Amino acid sequence: MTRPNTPSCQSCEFKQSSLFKSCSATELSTLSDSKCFNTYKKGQVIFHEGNRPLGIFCVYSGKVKVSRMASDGKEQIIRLAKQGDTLGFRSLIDNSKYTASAVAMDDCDVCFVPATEFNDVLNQNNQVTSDLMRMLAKSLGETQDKFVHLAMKPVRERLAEALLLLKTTFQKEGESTFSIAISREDLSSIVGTAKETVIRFLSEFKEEGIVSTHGSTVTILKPEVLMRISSMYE
Amino acid sequence: MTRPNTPSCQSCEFKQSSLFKSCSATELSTLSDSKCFNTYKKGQVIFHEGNRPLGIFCVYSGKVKVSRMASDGKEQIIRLAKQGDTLGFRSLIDNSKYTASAVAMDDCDVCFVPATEFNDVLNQNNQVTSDLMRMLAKSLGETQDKFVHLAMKPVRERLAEALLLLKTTFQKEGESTFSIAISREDLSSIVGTAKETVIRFLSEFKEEGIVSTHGSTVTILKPEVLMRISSMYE
DNA sequence: TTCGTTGAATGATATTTATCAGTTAACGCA
DNA sequence: TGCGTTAACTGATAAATATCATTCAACGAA
Repeated sequence: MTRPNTPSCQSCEFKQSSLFKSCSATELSTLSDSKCFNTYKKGQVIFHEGNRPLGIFCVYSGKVKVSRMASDGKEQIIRLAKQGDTLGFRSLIDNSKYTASAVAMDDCDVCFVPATEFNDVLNQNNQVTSDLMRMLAKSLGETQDKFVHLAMKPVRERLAEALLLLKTTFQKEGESTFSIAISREDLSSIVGTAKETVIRFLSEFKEEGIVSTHGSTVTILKPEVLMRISSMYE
Repeated sequence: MTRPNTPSCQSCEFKQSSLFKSCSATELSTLSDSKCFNTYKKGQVIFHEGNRPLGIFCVYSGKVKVSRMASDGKEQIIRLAKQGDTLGFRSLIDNSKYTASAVAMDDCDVCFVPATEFNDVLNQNNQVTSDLMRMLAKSLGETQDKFVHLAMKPVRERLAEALLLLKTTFQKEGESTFSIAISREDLSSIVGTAKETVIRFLSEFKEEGIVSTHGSTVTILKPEVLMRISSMYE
C-alpha cells in the first residue's frame, strides 16, 4: 500500500483554511523544511496526556479524537479533528502539559511542526497570532456550549447533537447522505454517557426513522429532525 | 454612601495583573479617556445573552457571575469574575453575540472600554494580542477541565471543586479562613445540579466538619479535605 | 419584639441514567 | 462455509439525581 510522501506546506490543499493561511512563502517553506510527517494506524496515539508538547500537529488525512481518560477507564472525547485541523496548540500556548490524548480514529497522515519554528512564525507574523487568537476564542465558545449542554440537556438531545457534530465535522463535499463507522463506545464518550444508554436512544432514533445502522455504521436519514431534537432544551 | 469616581487605568491597582499589563503609558491613557465607569447593584445585569458586544468590561470591585439560562429557567454558571478580571472579550474577538449574561453577585464597580479603542490597542501592541491569546488558551483549558469533570465526576466531588473555586477566586489576601455568602441556587448553578442536591451534600460536608454554614454563608474549615474529595475520580 | 417573607433544610417519591448479565449480529479467518 | 471473536443490542436491576411538598431558620420591616 502506498502512502503519500511528506507533503509540502506551500502546496498543501488545506493551506487556505488552516492556521497558516496568512503565512508568507518564506514562512511556509521554513515550516515545511522543519516538519516531520507520520502515519498512524487506527487506534495509535498521536500525543499522550501528561506529556510536554514539543510542537503542533496538522492532520493531513484521517479522523482524530482528542480525549481524556479517568482512572476507572472512562473516556471523555473533547474534540474531533479532520484533515486540515491543527492539534495540540492549546497546551503549547499555555505552556502546560497535554491534558488530553489524541488518538487516530482511522488511518491518519499527520504533519508535525516543532515548537521553535512554530513560535518563530508567531513572533514574526502578527496576523498568524491574531488568527490563532480568534481560533482559540472560537474553540472556547464551542467548549462553553458543550459544557452548558452537558449540564442542561438530557442524553437524547445530546446524542442528536453528537450525531450532527459528526456530520458537520466529517461529511465530505458532495456527499448527500452521511454515514460514519463509529463504535458505540466512542459515541458514548462524545455524548458523556454509558455505551448502553447511547445504544438505547440510537434504537429509538432508528424506530423513528431518523437514522439507520449496519454494524457500527450509522447513517443519518433525517438531519433536520436531529436538529430539532438537539435544540429542545434551549 | 460614597462611590469612587472613575478610576484611571494608568494608576489602576490591578494594572500589573490585567490584560493591559503590557500597554504603554500612551495606550493606557487612550483607554482611560475612552472608557465609562458604572456601578451595578447586586443582581443587575452587566451584559445580556444575545446582545452584540460593544466593548469589554473590567471589574474594578465586586463579584460577577457569567451564566447561561435555559428556556425552563435553569441556569448554568460558566465563570466567576472578581476585581481586575476582564469580561466579554471572547464574544468580541469571536465577532459573535454574547452567549451568556454577566450579573453582579454583589454591588460592583465596572469599567467599560469601547471596542474601537480596544481593537486599536490590539492592533498596535502585539504583546497585548499575545497576552490575550495566552489568556484565551488558559480559559479554554479551564473550560475543558470543567467539561470533563461534569461528565465524569459525581456531584459530591464537583461540589468540593466548586467550593475550592470560590475560595481561590474570592479569598482576600491575608484572610486565613474563607467564608462566602452564596445562595444555594447559585452554588447549584456552578456545580450543574439541583439546589436540593447541593444542600444535601453540603449537609454531609457539615457533618464531616469540612464546612460550616450560617444562613447563606458557607465557611470552609478544611480546604485540604475538599481537595482530596474533588480529585477522587481523576 | 413580633410578624411576615424568603431561602435553607429535609423527607418522600419519581425519573433518569448506570451497571450487570446476558443474547444476537457482524466480521475476520481458517 | 463454518467458527470464533468482538461489538452491538436487550433486559433486569441498581444507583444517582431531580422533583415536589413541607418544615424550619434567618432576616428585615413595622
